[in-house]
Amino acid sequence: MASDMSAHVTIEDVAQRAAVSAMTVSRYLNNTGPVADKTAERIRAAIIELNYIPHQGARALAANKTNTIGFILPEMNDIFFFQLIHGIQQVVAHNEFDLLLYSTTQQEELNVLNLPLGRHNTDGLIIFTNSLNDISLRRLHRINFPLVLLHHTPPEDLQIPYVTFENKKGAYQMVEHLIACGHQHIAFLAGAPGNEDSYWRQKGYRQALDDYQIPFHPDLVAEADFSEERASVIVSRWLNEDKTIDAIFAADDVSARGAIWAVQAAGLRVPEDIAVAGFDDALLSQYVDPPLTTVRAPIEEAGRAAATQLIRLIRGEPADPLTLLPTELVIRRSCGWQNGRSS
Amino acid sequence: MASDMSAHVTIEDVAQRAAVSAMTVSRYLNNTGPVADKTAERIRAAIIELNYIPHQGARALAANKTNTIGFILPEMNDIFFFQLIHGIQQVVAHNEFDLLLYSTTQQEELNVLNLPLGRHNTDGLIIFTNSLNDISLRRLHRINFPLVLLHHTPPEDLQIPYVTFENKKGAYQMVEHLIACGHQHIAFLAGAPGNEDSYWRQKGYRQALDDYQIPFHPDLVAEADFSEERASVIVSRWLNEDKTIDAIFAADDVSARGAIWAVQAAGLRVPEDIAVAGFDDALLSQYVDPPLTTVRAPIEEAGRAAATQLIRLIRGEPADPLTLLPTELVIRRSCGWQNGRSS
DNA sequence: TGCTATGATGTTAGCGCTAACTGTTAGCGC
DNA sequence: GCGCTAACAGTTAGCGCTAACATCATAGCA
Repeated sequence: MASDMSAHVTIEDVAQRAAVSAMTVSRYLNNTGPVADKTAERIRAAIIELNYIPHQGARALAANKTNTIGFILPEMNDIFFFQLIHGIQQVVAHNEFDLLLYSTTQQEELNVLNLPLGRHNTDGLIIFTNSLNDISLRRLHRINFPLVLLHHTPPEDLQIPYVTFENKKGAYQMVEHLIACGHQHIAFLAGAPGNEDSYWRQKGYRQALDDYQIPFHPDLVAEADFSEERASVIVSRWLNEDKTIDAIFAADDVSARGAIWAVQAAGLRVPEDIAVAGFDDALLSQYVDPPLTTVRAPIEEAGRAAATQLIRLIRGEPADPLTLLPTELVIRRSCGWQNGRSS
Repeated sequence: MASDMSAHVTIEDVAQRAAVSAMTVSRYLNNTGPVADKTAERIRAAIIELNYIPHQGARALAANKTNTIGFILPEMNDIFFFQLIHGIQQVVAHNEFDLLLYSTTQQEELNVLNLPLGRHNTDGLIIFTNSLNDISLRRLHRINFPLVLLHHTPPEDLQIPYVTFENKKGAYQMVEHLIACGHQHIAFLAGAPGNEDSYWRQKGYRQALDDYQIPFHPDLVAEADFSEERASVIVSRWLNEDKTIDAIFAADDVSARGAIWAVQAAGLRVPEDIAVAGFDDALLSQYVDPPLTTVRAPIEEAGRAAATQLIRLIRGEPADPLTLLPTELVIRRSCGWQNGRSS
């Protein structure tokens, strides 16, 4: 259709121009053998003059590696994933890898059979939580394919590095803080049953109650499923039932927002009547009214960590079986903190 | 290190198992020639049994196409890009392409020479605004490489499809609305000089003023550069100078937020004393206080449109030179709208 | 009966690159 | 000088796949 000249500059063209063999150019490019300074200089010049870019496909074929890593995630419906991708991308680019994304647009369960990412086009995979089923995971692991899990503990018998937050500790600290604010009747809004993050956050909540000898009331725990709406429904119900509650700790910021709405809708004030705290420090959380006290989870850092571990794995270097990223208490207004006293 | 058997299932293995030649398998896979039903059935079975996945690199090499498209963007420092990627990903996956991301992590100017995306590993490129310089653009265009621009008008002499919003119309409607609210002294906070979005939004602003015969005051226009801080500095200055302003139209939501802060910091009320409106309907905008009246730009849709056009181009089908996506007025509280009257 | 059109398959070659090997030369100690 | 090593460069083969051509039935038709 149009002139495609200059399109296909190959290593052979570069070699001719630099008056060497293709192999020497390859050696220069991949730093895979000695090349004399003078020769290297000629090659460098030829590459620039011809505007040569190596063909990744051919490289992948010949060297049996792709210099690409894949990231499998569920539908990208939350900024969370964006921050994750951002982190991954930083490390990936820095190590001169490419990043291939795969998100399950539908509800379709991904398995290795229809998985478009694998040894054929990536050197390794970062897998988010439940985006890949167990069987597929095992199959990939069995063929020794580099894998890193994000927010997902691997099956006990598989040694797959994983990256997650200090959920339990973060939750513990938050509840500790709520107690320090003077709150005693602290409710907990959990995530979905299978969600690991929520599981550990709840553990932290329980532990803190125990350590401070505050009785645990099972009816002050409910599944809000990380949903604004479900959270507000639950909290409204609690308030209707006249439960004694002076603080609500939500397992994530979204449900915390739902809780705030429900409290305010009932004509009560946050934090004066009921304090609310969340988890994640989502982007919106500082803008809600009142600004949300929460636990900051270093999402971008998680992406970076996962990519770092994966690249180590790909290079045959040892990787950390578990990367536990520290969280940080972010005190804003919604918890009622005022110089050591609850308002 | 581990058993890599089952790792390298090739088309040849499938062919043997199905008792046909590799070529027939290839034909079956790519639908590139007739295959008898019985044979197809055997091949299908063999593929499943062996868990065969085609090697993209080899495909790319042999067929001279990669089934991958690239997206070049500046540093991913805004949710905006996330929404864009989300949209692109949808279309890409639906058409069985892969998506390769490249973001300039540093301030480095990207050009074709150090561009890691090109004919060697993508079939086409979506290029965001100024992430690639003119020379590189021309070079790629010259070799007839499929390109689509996002939020960037191509140089006049190049026929490159581009996708953008109805910026002028959206801005026009917003100013029209502010006028309907009863505002007459409407200031405008522009973006950076080179920014096309801002340019057209300002055009719309001017046009609306003209059409409604409201005098234009050049001193009510300033460059806030899509920055919260710059916007608030500018607005504070205006207020100090006792300018007559009853509404501020910001070229984006971020600077609108800066404007709100500045107005409130001066002890004035939004919208009672000064109305504020933005552009984009960023995710945060409904949560600011007061909720921001703005123009919604269909970002995800822009991603989808760009990907759609690019894939058409790759397939040799005709693409639309320009895709102009409609915007939508989002009326919230910050503009002071109350049943046709300003509050 | 012969001849073409068509459907279904196989064969050959090569995409661009690198692993693994094979030289060739220069430098070194003895 | 000899043998040895290390630095440097080239040759060969093949990664897994598909384009292009070749083959061979069988059906259709004059």
